[in-house]
Amino acid sequence: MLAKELNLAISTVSKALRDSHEVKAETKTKVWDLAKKLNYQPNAFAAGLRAQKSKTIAVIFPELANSFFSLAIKGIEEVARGKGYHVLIYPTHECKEQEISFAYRLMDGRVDGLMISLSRGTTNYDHLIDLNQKVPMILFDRISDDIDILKVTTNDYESAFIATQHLIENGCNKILYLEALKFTSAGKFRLQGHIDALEEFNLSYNKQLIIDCDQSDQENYYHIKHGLVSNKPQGILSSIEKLATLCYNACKELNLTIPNDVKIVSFSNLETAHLWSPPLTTITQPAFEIGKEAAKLLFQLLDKKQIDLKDENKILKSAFIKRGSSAVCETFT
Amino acid sequence: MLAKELNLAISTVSKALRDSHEVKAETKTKVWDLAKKLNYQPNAFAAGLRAQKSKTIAVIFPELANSFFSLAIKGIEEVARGKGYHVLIYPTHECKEQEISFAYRLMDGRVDGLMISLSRGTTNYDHLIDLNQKVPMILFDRISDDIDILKVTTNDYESAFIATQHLIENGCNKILYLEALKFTSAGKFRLQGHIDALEEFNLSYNKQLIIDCDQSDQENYYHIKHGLVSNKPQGILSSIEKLATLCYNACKELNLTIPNDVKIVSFSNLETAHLWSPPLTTITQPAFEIGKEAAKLLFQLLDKKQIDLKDENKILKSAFIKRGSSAVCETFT
DNA sequence: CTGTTAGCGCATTCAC
DNA sequence: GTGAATGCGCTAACAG
Repeated sequence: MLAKELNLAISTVSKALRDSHEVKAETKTKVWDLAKKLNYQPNAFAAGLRAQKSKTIAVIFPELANSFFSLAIKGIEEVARGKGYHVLIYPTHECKEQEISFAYRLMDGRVDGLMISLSRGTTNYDHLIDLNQKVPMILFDRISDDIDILKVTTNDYESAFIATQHLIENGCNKILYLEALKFTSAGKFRLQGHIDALEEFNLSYNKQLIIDCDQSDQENYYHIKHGLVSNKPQGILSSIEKLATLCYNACKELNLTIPNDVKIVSFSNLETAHLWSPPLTTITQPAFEIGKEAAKLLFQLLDKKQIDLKDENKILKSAFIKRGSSAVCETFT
Repeated sequence: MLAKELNLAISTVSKALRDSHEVKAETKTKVWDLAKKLNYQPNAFAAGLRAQKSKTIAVIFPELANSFFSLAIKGIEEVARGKGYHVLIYPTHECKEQEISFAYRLMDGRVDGLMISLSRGTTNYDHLIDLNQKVPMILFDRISDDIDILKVTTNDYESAFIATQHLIENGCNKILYLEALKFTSAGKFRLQGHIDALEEFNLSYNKQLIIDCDQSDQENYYHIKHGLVSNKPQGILSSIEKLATLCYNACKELNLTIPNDVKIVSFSNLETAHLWSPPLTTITQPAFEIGKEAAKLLFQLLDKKQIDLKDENKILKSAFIKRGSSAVCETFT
């Protein structure tokens, strides 16, 4: 408050700044003018301490240099900013210890709420349970069914199912599945959706057609090429875009034309799919929307303070499939 | 502090937690045990208010869903975390008003320092000058020479010069330049480096060979294709990776083989270049390193408090060129 | 070794 | 309308 001492009492200035009705208009303008001149902003820590709230949320997530999480955080930030909140970031780099460390650090009253996307190694959730007792939180994307906290995620199962169906209906009897992110909920759901779709349409499920691509680019490329040569699939379902790129190159090396010889469908976050020639058929994860929805849910929690929407919005799902820029089918909810 | 009242005085607990030498070991362990049991963390706002520091830095930058800034922020976060600092993010979406709004909001003592990458429209720097009087800051990547604040950026001029030289030395007498980010310092330096290299090697500078690609993908594609057809260049220098992708597709449509008919060199942040076939020759901007260096510089400022390294580290530059995964030439400083 | 006190800057309560 | 007093939770100076 300081420099205001030039004339008035501390409390009067405080009231003036908050446009209280019990301050003369003349006094107010005088205060406002000086405040503007000095670029005065009430100290956030003092105000926060007083009000017992930080106007800040945090996001704990696996990886910054990742288009999915970048977009999700973009969505989170937009919602938060709309509410006048600040956003702290805590990338774990898929490291469980880092995640735990962040969780305990965030019990210091620095944030009013937080959003978490689990790191790769996280199998024990004590830190989240502890944290959740002190600050409301939402899980997004990298979730676990073993923990009773509100969640927002994509409908990976249904998306993979529909994508597989799409390939089958376009004449693919043999489909190569490029598996990635085995350790995540999304990775598991995608594979399961694919497998169930195969069964639904009476196609034999063959383990050889599932290529494990959680290796280096070189190894993945080798395995994909091998899979193409030895199985001669008519269709390919890639669980992440990067593998589709590798597969695309492998097809070219093998002189397989797309989509005549082989059709490719891929999960995708990057918006480069339409740059391909021919364009890739994609299942776009609405990362931005997930961030937004998850953040909205968090603010519902913050507003209603513990009101039991525990049973309401448990899981919010979405995804859609498109080829280049024209939609093949949409399942956005 | 609260629950500790079960036995001791508030200040004794405070001292015990900070492992003060003037507290009995027995008392300490008693305090520590309870603290652990209750997952106690000293309130950050109270401590911050007391100490007059926030242990927090902020980053104001144009775009989150952008591989360059994602990587830069990753670098910033790593350095900050190493120092025990928290990181707030403020994406402006290239909106000048947003940038100004953030700047004034951050005068509330919430942060000890900050890093800024200018938004597209920013031409007036009053908000930064005002802000810089209250909190130390560093400019990175999207800088301006019109403001006297420490800066960290890439050596775009030299990189474009070397890339052009590289093409010329590989037999390209006619080079198409795909221009983007005209409104940024980087965009201007890249073009100038290219032009100066042409002159240095006595190649005629022809405006027709500079394609303005700050449009939509469709328009850019059209202009690039037109440029290829009408000029028949042997080399292409793309100022961003996305344009290189478009150009690549255009070449294929025109049945131009790479690199036989035409050689492509591109600035790049994405690590997808090596996925191409044939691999793209790239000038990789070390986004991660820029973030790290800029953050280190900020912490120097914070530590030394205003010590006049104003004249020291003014600009830190770096970049290197490689083809696929093998380096063509490195100029990392 | 432990406890008492004061003050960081703000917003609220109550007195003038 | 305005001002003085209080406390948010913490730490550091000082007293016991």
